[in-house]
Amino acid sequence: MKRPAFFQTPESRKGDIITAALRIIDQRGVKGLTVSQLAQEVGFVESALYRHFKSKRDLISFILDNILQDAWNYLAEVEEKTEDSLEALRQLIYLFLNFLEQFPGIFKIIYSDEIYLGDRELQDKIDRVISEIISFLKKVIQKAITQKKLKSGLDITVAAMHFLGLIYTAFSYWTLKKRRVPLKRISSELLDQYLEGVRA
Amino acid sequence: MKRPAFFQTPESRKGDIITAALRIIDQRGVKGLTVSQLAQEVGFVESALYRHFKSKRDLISFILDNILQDAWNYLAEVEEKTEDSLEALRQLIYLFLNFLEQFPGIFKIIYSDEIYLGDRELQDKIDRVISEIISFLKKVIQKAITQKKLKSGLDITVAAMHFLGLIYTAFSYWTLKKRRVPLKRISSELLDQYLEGVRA
DNA sequence: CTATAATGTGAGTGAATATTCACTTACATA
DNA sequence: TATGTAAGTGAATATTCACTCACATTATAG
Repeated sequence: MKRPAFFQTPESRKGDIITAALRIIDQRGVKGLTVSQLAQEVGFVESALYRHFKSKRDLISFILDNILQDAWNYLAEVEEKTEDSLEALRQLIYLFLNFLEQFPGIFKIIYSDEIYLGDRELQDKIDRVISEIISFLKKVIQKAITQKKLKSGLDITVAAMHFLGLIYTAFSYWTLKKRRVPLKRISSELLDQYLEGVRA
Repeated sequence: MKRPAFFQTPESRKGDIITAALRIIDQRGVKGLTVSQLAQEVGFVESALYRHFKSKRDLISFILDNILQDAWNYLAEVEEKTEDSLEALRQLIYLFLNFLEQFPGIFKIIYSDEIYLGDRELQDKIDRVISEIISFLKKVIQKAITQKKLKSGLDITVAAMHFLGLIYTAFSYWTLKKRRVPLKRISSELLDQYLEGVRA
């Protein structure tokens, strides 16, 4: 898997800070990401953060922007490479879960009520990430129906939401099991159950 | 649907406060539940809260305790009344969603990282609610397998998680659609897809 | 009617938090 | 050598937040 865009220049200070921020969010939640904690994790003093980001909000916003960018690249890649649309769905779930396994903090940002309800602009960004993903999923599912791999009567929107829900479910289960079970195993079983339900 | 236990004495001040708290959490998230906001919503001054609850943490804890109690009652009721285990699953999803439609704040508490990661004891309570529900689901699914209504080779734990995930998925979709679509319609379609995948 | 308990008020405290600011240091480049 | 720049420092500031306390009001039971 390619590194997310903001990790492609790992020597940059911004990259360091974001890595630290995501680690903190992963471990202590969005609420745990305080400027003080962040400074401690990065290894500088609180005020130094503002050399790199205008505000804490700006930091989150920056991360979200890059996710959107990356998400798009990843998805395009899968679409391009995979002929079989059923296989594409399998690829997609692995792609998402690999990503989340590496950067669980991103997942927490997206699903965080604290961010979502706290800031209209960030809320819009998150909405855009989600709807980008959903409309992509719908496209894949539509294609699978056309190829007669999935049921013809399927409600495409619900099927897409259901699929996205699997990712959340796998992540929850993974968390519940203290991350001791490999995500791939969980998701594989889930996906089988899902596909059985929607297959033609 | 019966009222949750803590609403059965709606004349009590505690009931008023909890109603207000849940409304705030629903609208502004767990982060939005500040003592100041709560006081404003209830219609008294901040310090008055402490006549009724030892602390804000105590308020949350009280709510969780009552959910646990109620969850148990509801689940027992479904188990008792419903013979057909497949029908029980359908009843369960409606039960959960009705509950969430009425008290979305409760859902947000349970899924809130802020609470979950912030307080060990509350975390334990939430864990208990979740595992209570999951073990109940596993029991129902096991029974359905015995009755040969569900696949014999099914991974019961994954099937239970998947089912619980449907509730989250329905709730997310409902939120995404600004609550303009009835939850029941969404969940019905989801459940069909789910059942197709696990049915014998 | 009065004593008591329940409930509410207003003022205030301390801790946490994000942010600003003036100043420094290391290094690169003209 | 002079100057610009990226990064960091330490102190200060404003705000928010949960919580306390002494005092006031209201309701109710004897």
